[in-house]
Order: sequence, then structure tokens, then C-alpha cells
Amino acid sequence: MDKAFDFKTAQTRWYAVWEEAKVFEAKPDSGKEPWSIVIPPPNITGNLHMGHALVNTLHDVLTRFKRAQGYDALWVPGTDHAGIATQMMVERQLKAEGKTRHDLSRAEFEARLWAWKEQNQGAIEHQLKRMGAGVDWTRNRFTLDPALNKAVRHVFVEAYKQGRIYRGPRMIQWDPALQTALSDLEVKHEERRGKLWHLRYPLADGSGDIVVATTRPETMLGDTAVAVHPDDARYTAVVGKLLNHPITGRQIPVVADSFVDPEFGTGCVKLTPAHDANDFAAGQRLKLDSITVIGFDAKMTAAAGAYAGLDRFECRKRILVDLEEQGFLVKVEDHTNKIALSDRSGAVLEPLVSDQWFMDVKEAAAKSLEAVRSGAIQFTPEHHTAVWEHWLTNIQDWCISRQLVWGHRIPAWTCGKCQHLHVELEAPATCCACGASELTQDPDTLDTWFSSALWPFSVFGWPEQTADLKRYYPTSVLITGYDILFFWVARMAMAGLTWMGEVPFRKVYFNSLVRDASGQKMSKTKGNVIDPLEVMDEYGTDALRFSLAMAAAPGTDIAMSATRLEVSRNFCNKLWNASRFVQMNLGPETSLELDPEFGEAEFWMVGRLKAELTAVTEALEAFRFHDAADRLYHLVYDDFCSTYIELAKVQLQNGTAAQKATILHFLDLLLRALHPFVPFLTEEIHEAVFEGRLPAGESQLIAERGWPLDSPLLTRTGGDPTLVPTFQEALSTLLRLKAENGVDPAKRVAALCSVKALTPFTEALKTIAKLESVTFVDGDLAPTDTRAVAVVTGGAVALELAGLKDPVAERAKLEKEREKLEKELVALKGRVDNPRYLEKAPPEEVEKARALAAEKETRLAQVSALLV
RNA sequence: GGGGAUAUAACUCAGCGGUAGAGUGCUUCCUUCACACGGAAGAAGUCCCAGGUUCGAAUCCUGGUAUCCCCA
Repeated sequence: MDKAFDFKTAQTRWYAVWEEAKVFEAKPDSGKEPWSIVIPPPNITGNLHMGHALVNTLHDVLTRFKRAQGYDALWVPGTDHAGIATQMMVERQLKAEGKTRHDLSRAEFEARLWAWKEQNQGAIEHQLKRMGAGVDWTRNRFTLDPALNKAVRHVFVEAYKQGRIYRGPRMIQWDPALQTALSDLEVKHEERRGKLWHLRYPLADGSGDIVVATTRPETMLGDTAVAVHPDDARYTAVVGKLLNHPITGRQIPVVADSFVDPEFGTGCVKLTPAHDANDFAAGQRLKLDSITVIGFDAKMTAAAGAYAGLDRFECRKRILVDLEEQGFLVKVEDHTNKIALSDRSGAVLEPLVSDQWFMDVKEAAAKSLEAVRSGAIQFTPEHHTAVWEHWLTNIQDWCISRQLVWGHRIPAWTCGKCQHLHVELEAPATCCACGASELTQDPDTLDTWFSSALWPFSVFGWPEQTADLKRYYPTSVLITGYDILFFWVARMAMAGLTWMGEVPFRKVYFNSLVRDASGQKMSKTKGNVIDPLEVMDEYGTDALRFSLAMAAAPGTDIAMSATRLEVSRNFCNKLWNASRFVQMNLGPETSLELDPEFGEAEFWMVGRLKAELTAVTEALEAFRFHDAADRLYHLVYDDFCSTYIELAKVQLQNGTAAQKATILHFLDLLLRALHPFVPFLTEEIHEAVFEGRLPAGESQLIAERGWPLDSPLLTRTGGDPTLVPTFQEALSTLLRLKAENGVDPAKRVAALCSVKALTPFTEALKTIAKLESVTFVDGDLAPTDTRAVAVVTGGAVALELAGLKDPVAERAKLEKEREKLEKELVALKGRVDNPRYLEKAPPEEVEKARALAAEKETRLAQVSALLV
């Protein structure tokens, strides 16, 4: 084995081997219990970013863990067609050629989109392989696959028949840049400094005028009323009167409606039902006319009269000039208002009335609420249930149609002759109402999330009742970012409960956001993006994965940094070198088939392994990835490398094959537990160390081996579990005495020890602490002029330091320890002597406190004795 | 306007009712035969503030303060 772990070689070798061995393929006929998870399908437009790296690491850790535990583990991969994003990419490409999509026919444009998909889909898939993602590629899906399209059409047609999907003119958020409607979720609100203009509207009867306040004067061309609050005494007299519109001269009424906020502006608002969601609703209630003055191109329509053809913002400027000239502009105030922007294009959205398809999701939302309330779906971290409650109880109908080409085309056809609407799975040949054959399909496609919502069952072939569907639905777990709780998780829950009659997943783990080293959100504009592909080249894929797992504490965002990555890279190298050391010293005859031989160190080590592997297993079951990774980190570093290997060095170098086999067994357990986190590293070590040493019938690939907690080795007990910790204490105390007294660490001095139980560790103490000798003494160790003494559990240790001892420093140290012990004892005594404590605290707690107090007291006595 | 989260060592964060923890950084030291991507020793914290519950609170409750996120 090389002196350092060469991650570049390891991480390019093994994926193909695993694929070849079909390690990741589901085994429906294995008789094993199924365990399944579906990937949050990455966009085909995307490249692997830190978010993907995290979510896929966690998926892979869990899937490999479950497979090792003996489940038929299935991780379904796939990609998402990403309607808007993909279309934007291809339109950009066309623009470079000096064309727009309107220069192409729909079929030609679609062909370009598919070509782009074919060219780019491979990128993200390749990047997933680089991460080591153990997905079942034989079940790879794409949201526009014919089978998945069938699922979409099926849902659409059924929901339409049930009245859950309908089409109608509604006020929607229109993106003038992308030329499509958006759902509420695709809108982001931003605060911007604007103005509040106070405009005078004269009463038609000449009895005066009223002043309205508006943030969007250009929409006044579409005013059909002015509204006040019915209880607003200032305006009671004018309700019902007519006004002369300052620009159009049209007469419009003053109406009363309680939606008006009397505190805002003048308490008077103009109503423009065609261009504001509140006004639209008021217009419906009050049966007002609606005049559309801004078109889908964000320019003023013919209805805007003299302003027709102007851009909406240009129109605003012009209209304000005109209002001022004619004396209708009363006042201008600074005003901060929230404006609606397109999450995709960034364009200022225009609320417009438009004919769109909607889905009524009230019933499905109620079912989803119930699923979480009843525990049928469990969230980690739990607090997301509050967000779930809040959103689903206030849910609005979902605008599902998009004016895009790339996506699932709406299966609706209109008869050119009688206008009859057909919603069918397949294109009807003739109109069922009039028999005509001139049917045109709705040009629009569905919101991308419409198909994503069906993902947990469409990937298994639904609506066909496939074997996979029966076996792997509902999936076991969903792991995804909390930022798509509404977009995706809620919609999957609704779809699953509606169409499958069962939750799509039993547990949801919301992973955190990965931020930069200082906790800032990564963004291209800030230039603080950490690219996982570069990280894999620089630190290794295993280091990246381990860093992410270490930091994945539920509910806390991850600050990713070079330091973190270095820690993981160093850890990988440490494990590599410990393995290398073991490997170097194994004779050819050492194998896992030999019966391991146990001594004190082995009993202690197996106890540590048992405790930690149990805790790691529990942590993984509870999605405490950070806890699992952290325990393994310390198990390797502190217990295995720093303590056990040091103790076992003699056996490793000069011991019997059986003694060496014991060490080999421990390494085997560690590697198997670490494999889900660092698959390339462990596979590489497994090959280098265990080739020819595995029991017959055991897989040569660690990816196929079992979870170590089941190992019979872990049931071995015996020895005194306190010995090794006491040895560690004695060792570090002796080293401390050396350091404090300025002794060269390499200088061999004589040591004394009053803890007789440590006799078996004499050689270890001598070797590791570089001592000339270790003499065990009866009774107490008293300090002398040449002897530095320190207290340890069960006794004391000392160094003979003729001419080297620094009595002042040593005394100061002891005094400090005494002070600390006294302070601790006061606190402990205060507790143990308190009758209320004795009465109320649990007995085992009292016992623990008493034992601790006794121990401290002994130690204090020993320290004090040394100070006399 | 509504909802959620976070405040612990210089930094990034665990712990979340019973003696304050990790990694990094810092100080001092070690070219020791697996590893300097290493080893040893050490210093370092009114656990945001104020109340309350409790025998006992960094941990639970209430109210502040600060920061972040989401929804309208």
C-alpha cells in the first residue's frame, strides 16, 4: 500500500466495478424485505452543486446502510425535464443563432429541445456516479418518458372528470419576459422603494372631489370604480356618486367594500379589476366592468387610448406628467412596496386575467394534513410540520397550465366547429358533439411540478399495476431540501394520497442548506460558490461525502469550508495508514477465518466497537448522520489508532497469526461501518488488506458485505473494562509530567506507579512514554526532591527526575487541581447533603452522585497529601 | 402582517434536565521504525439578557434583544 491514500485512483476505479457486479440493482426476487427511496430528480439543465452533493450523499449513506442490513434496497434515479429552465437554455441557444423560437414551428422547436436534452442529461448522471451514488440505473427515469407521460395524462383526465381540474378566466401572475402564467409558488416578493401618488378624482356633480392613493398610476386607465371602506365616516356622503375619471373622462362610481384599508393612503382606492388581484375579487363581488389596458406583452392595449402601445413603465411616466399638467396630482409620497417578481426571469410580474387550467387541491390538502397529524408521514426535523400546517390550511387552487412548449402537453382538444372541449387520454378523431374532425389540442403544457408530484409512483410504472409498484410503493424515506417543501413534498403527498390512496413515503428528512465558510448563502454573484466537482478533485470524493455527513445535523445549515474538507481528507488518510500498518504486519496465513485471540486490550476494544456501532446504527435510523459520522471518526482516531493499535503493536509485529487475526477483525468491522460514508476509500482498503483473507463465500466487495453490528465477535465479553482507560490516564499523566518538567520527550527516565492493576501494561507504558523503567510500588507515592508525582484514578504515578524537577511548577499544578476538586466537591456535597434532593431525585442518580463525591474525595486526599 | 429557526471556547458547530464538548485555530514541544494529510502536552467559555418551573436549568416555560429563512 502507498504511503498516502490516492483518492484519485480509488474514486475512478470502483463505480464501474460496482455496476458490473450489479451491486445497486434491486433484487425483487431475493426474498428480502424491500426498502426504497426515490431521488429528487435533478434538472437536466443542472450541474452538480453542493445541494445535490449533500442530498445524494445522505441518500447513498442510507441506501448502502440498509442494503448492508439485509434489505432489498432500491434507490431510483432520474431527471426532471424542468420546463422553464430548459426552454430558457434552448432559447438562449437560438438567440445566439439570431433566431427566436417563433422562427421555428412547434415541432422544430420541440426537436431542438429533445436534442438539447439528449446532449445534456448525461452530465448530471455522470456527476452522480462520481459522487459514488449507488442508484439502480436499470430503473432510471425521466419525467417526460412515455410511461410517465401516461401517468400525467391519466391524472389530468381523471381529475377533470371529477371536477378537480377546470379551466377558466382567473387572475394569474403573468411573466411578460417568459410569456407564461406562473403558479403562486413561482413568484417572489421583493421590497422596493417606490412612490405613493395621490390623485384627485372630481365628482361628476361638481360638488367637489376625492383623492385616491395609488402605487401604479398607469393602471388607472382601466379604473371602473373608486372604493372606500363602508364604515369610513369621511366618505359616507360620496358613496354611490359618480366621478369623472381625470384621464379618460369616463364616469365611474364610488363604491363601498370592506377590503379597503381606511388607514392606507387617503382611505380611497381606485379599482382596476383587470390588473390587480384584490380589485379583481372586488370587481366580482360588486359586478364591476373590467377593462384590460395592459397586454401580455406588458404594453398598453388599444383600450389605453392615447397611451396605447407604450410600455407599462413608460406609460406611468407619461401619465404622471399629464396628471400634473392638468392639476390632478395632489401629492407624491415615498413608499416602500412589495412587488411581485418572476422567480425564474426576474421580470416584474403583471397580474392579468387569463384563461388557464387550475387544480382544486382542497381535499388532497386535507388528506395531507391528516397524514402528518396522524404520523403516517413523519418529518425530521419535526418543526417543519408547523410550516406544513400553515401552508396546507391556507392553500389556493393551483394554476397548472404554462404557455411553454417543453413539458407535458395538456390532453384537451377543442372542436373548431362547435367549440366543444374534449379532455381525453388520446386525441379524439372526431368531435363527440358535432362529429366534426377539426380538433385542435390545447397548445399549453403543464407546470413541471405536476409531473414531479407523481414521481414516487410514476417511476414504478403507474397507472399500470406493476410488480415494482406493489413492492416498492410507498417508499421508505424521502430526503430533500426544505426549500421545496411546498413545491414538491406537499404535492407528492397530495398526489400519492389521491391516486394511490396511500402516503408516498413514511418519513421525510429535510436536509439543510449548504453555505460558505462564513455561513453566507452561496451565489454566483457573490462569487462564494464551492463547486463539488472541484472539491472531489482537490480533497477526494470520500472527503467531500464525509464532510457533508459530519455537518448534517438536522435543522442546522452547513457552513462548508476548506478546513472541514481538510479534516475529512486527513481522516481518510488516517484510516488508510492504520490499515496500511495492519496490512504490513500480517503474515500470509492471517485471515478472518482464524479464531481471534483476546486479551485485556481486545476486550476493551470490542466493548468500544459494540457501544459505538450500536449508537451509529441508532443514529442512522434516526437520520442523525452527523452523530453517526462523528462517532465513527472518534472510534477510528482515538480508540482504534491512538489506543488499540498502540497497545497491540507488539502482537501485530511479533504475535501469532490468531493475534493478528483479531486486529484484522476489528479493522474489518470498522471498514464495514464506514463504507456507507466513504465507499471508495473502504473499497480500496478492503481490496488491499482483505484479498485472500476473507471467509469462504464472502463477497470480495465491501459494498456487498453486511452491517458489522451483527458480527458474532461483538458478543464476546470479559476482562476489566476500566483497565485501558486507567492506562490511558496514567500514560498521559506521565507524558504531562515530562512536558511540565521540561524533560525531552525522548529522554528515558525511570517511572513509578502505585496502581498495581496496570502491571500488564508495563511494556506499553515504557514504549509509548519512552521510559527507562516502570516500577510498581505498594502503598502511597510520596513526593521527594527528585520525584515528580501526580494523582491518577486508583493511585499515583511518578517520574524520577534527579536534577530536572521544577518544584514550583509542579506545586502550582497540584494546587490548581486541589482548587478544582474542592470546588467540585462543594457542589456535589451541596447536592448529596440536600434532603430535598435525596427525596426527589431518582435513586440511581443519587447513587451516581455519591460515588462521584467519594471518588473526588479520595482524589482530593491524595492531591492534598502530595502538597504537605 | 403571519409563520419558523438560531444565539455555547477566537472560528464552525455538537450536546438539550444531573461534574461544560468536538474539529479547526492558538501556545509549547517532537525529523519516535503506519501516517507531518502525523504525534504529545497546554491555554481558552457570566452556554445572549431578565424572570419563572424544579432538589437541580446551558438544557423546560414566559418575556426581551440580535441574526437568518419562509409565506402573504
